[in-house]
Amino acid sequence: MNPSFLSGLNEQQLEAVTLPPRLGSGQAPQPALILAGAGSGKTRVLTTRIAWLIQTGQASPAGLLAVTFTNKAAKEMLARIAAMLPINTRGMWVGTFHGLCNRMLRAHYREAGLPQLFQILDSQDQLALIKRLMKAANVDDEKYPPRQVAWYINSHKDEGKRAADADDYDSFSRRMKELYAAYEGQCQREGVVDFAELLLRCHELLSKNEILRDHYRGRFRHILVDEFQDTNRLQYQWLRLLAGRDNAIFAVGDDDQSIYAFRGASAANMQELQKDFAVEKVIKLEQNYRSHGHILDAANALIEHNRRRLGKNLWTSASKGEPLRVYEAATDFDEAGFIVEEVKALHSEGVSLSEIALLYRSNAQSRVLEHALFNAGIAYRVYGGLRFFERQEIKHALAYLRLLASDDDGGALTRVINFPTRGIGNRSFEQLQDLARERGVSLWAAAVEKAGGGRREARGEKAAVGESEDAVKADAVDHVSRLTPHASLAKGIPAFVALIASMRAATASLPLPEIIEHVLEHSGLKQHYQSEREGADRLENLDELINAAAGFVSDEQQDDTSLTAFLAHAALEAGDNQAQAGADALQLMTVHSAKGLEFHSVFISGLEEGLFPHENSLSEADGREEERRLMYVALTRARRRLYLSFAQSRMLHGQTRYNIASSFFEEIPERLMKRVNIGLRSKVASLRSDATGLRSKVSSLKFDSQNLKPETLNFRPDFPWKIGQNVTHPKFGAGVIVDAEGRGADARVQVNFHRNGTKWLALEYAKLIPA
DNA sequence: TACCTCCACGTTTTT
DNA sequence: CGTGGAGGTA
Repeated sequence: MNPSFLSGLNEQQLEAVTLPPRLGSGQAPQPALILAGAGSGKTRVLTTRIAWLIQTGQASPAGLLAVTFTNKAAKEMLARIAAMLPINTRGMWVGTFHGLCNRMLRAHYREAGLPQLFQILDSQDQLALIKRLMKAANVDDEKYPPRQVAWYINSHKDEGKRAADADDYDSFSRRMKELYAAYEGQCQREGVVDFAELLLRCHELLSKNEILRDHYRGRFRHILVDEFQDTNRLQYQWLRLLAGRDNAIFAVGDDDQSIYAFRGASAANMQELQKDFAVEKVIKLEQNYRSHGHILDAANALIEHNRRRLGKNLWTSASKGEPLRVYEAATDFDEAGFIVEEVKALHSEGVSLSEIALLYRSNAQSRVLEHALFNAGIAYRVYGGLRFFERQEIKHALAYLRLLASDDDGGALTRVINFPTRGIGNRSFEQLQDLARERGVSLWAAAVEKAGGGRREARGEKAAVGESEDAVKADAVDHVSRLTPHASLAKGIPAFVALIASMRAATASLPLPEIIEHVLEHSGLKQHYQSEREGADRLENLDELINAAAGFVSDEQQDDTSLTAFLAHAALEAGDNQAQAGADALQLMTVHSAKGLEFHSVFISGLEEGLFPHENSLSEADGREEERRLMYVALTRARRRLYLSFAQSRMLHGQTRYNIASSFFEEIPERLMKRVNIGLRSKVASLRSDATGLRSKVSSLKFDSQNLKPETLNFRPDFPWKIGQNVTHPKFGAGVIVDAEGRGADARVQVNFHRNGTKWLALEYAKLIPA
C-alpha cells in the first residue's frame, strides 16, 4: 500500500525515501547519506521521506527534527509536507539550525544560564558591541580591527571553542583571547546572544545536561538534514549530540555544491558522518530533471577537474539541447549590451523575464549591467543588499522594543539613547559608561541612578540604590515637562529614562502591533523621519514594521507571539530585501545566492581570470576548487539555455583592467560551446555598442518624457537650464532636470539621475553639462 | 551637535 | 568609481 506521494519517484529516490530501519535492531532507524546532485530532486526526497516516516507510523510529527540553513528552505519544506499529509505542521521541529537552537534555549533558559528574555544580536549588533567594548577597554582598533575580532570570535565559536579554549602563543593571540573573554562577559551581563552563540550554547546545554539530552534523544528518533555539505564543525557536533547512539541522521547534500567553506562549512563532514555513524547506505541521486544534455555535460566536465570529490556523474534523459553560447566582449559595457539584446530576444520569444537569471561573481559587477538594463527599459530585480530588518530606521525601532523587553541590553540603549537627539552627547554617554563600569551595573541601571540622583540633588536628598522604577518615572516625567529643546546635557538622561519607563508602562498590556505603534509615536522616531527631507521611505518602512508585527501575530504557524518572540524573529529572519517581488523581472544575483534556484535561461557574466575564479580565492587552500564548485553551481542553474560571457577590458575600482578569459573555459569541451562572435567580433562589438548607446539614449528620452508632468514645464526667462533637459554630472552621470528653484547664485535644480536617483544641486557648484 | 571633507578600501553570506 | 567611516570644523 504505497501512499500516492511515492509515485513518480525514481529507483534511487524511492530507496532513499523508504530506507528501512537497520537490520536486526528492532525499530532503530538507519543512518543515511544521500549524495544528491544538482536538480536531482533533493528537497523532494527529504520532504517525502518525512511524509513516509509519518504515514507508516515510524515517526510522529513531533518525533522528528528536520534542519536547514535558510528560513526559505524551512518554509518550503513545511509547505511540501503539509501538501502531502493532512497534518498540522505547527509545532513540528522543522527549521534552521539557529531557529531550532533558539527554541530549545527559550524552553530551557535557566539550565542554559540565560535570562528568560535574552535578546539575539545580528552581525551588525555584534560588531557594535565589540566596538563599544574595545573603546571602553582602550584597545587599539588599528592593531585589532573590530571586524577581525568578530571574525575571530565567530570562528572560534563555530569550532566549539570558548575563550578559555583559545590559543595564546604570542602577544597578539593573547590579546585576541582576552577580547573574546571580555566579549563573553559583556554578552552575559547584557543578556544577549549572537548567532554562533545560539548554537554553541545549545550544544553546551545538551552536552552538560544529561536529563535534557536524554529527553531530546528519546524524542527525535529521526534527524533530517538539508544541504549537509554546508554544515560547520559545531553544527555537525550538535547533530551528533542529538543523535546519540540510537537515533539516525538522514543527511542530504552535494559535495560538489559546497561553496561556503569561507565561512566555516566543511564538506568533510560528509566523510565524518559515514565514519561516525557507520553509514552503510550512501545513495547517489544522479538523474537530473532540470537541464538539457549539453548543459549537464559542461557541468560534469568542469567539476571533473576537482580532485577531492565523493564522485558522482549527473545524467539526464532529456535531449542534448542547444550548445552553450559564449560571447567575448570588448568591454564590460559591450558585454552588458550583448546581454540586453539577448534578453530582449528571449523575452520576445516568450520566455518570461523572471525565468531569466543574470549571474555574476561579485556584487560590484551588477552596476554596469543594471545601467544597461535600465536604459533598455528592461524590468529587473537585484537580490542581495540591505534587508528589511537591517534597515537603520527598523533597527532603531527594534532597539526601543528590545529595551522595553530587556533592561540590560546595552546595545539597544546605546543605539537609541540619543536618537532622535535628546541632548545626550558623547560626553554624557561616556559618563554613563564610566558609572556603569564603576558600579558593575548595566547602562540602564546607571542611567536610572543618574536620573534619580539629579532629583535628589535638587531636593538635597541622599542617593539610594534600589529605588523603585515608578518613582523614577514619575519624577522623570516631571523633568520632561520642564525640558526645553536645548536643555542642558545632563537633563537628557532623566528624560530618556522617563521615556522608556513610561512607554513600558503604557504598552505592558497592549497587543504587539499596538506596542510598536505606541513606540514609534512616543519615541520621537516618527516625528524625526517626518521632518527629515528624505524620510518618506523610512516612514513607510516603519509603517511596514507594524504590518509585519500584525502578520506575525496572526500567523497560525506561530505559537509564541510575544514581543520577545517577534524580536527573535526579526534577528533570525532578516526579511526580504526587495518590495516588488511579484513583478515579472529579470533576476540579477551573485552565483552564491543563485544556489538552489533554477531558470529557463542563465547568463554567467564576467568570466575572466581574476574575477571568476576570483583572484583573492586563489591564494587560499583549495580556493580554486571552491571557485570551480561555484562555477558548477552557476552552470547547473540553467534548464534550457546558457550564456557565458567575458570582457577583454573592464572598469573595476576606477581603473580599466585587461583580463584574459577565465580558465574555466578550458575545462569545458569546445564541442559544447558555440562562440557567437568569432572573427567579426571587434567590429560587431563596436557597432553593437554604438547601437546600444543610441538605443539607450532614445529609451532614456522616452523614460524622461513619460515622467514629466506638463505643469512643470514652465521655463523661467533668465534661467539657463530647462526642466526636462538632459544633463550629465561628473559624479552622478546622466540625468534629467525635473524641477528648479531660485535664481542667480541661489539657483538650484532637481535632477533625476538614471543611476543615482533624484538630487537637488546648486548650479553655482555642481558641474552640470548639457547633454 | 551636525555637517562636511578626506581617506581607505573594495569576494562570496546565512543566521 | 563608489561608499562608508572617521575626524575635524562651524
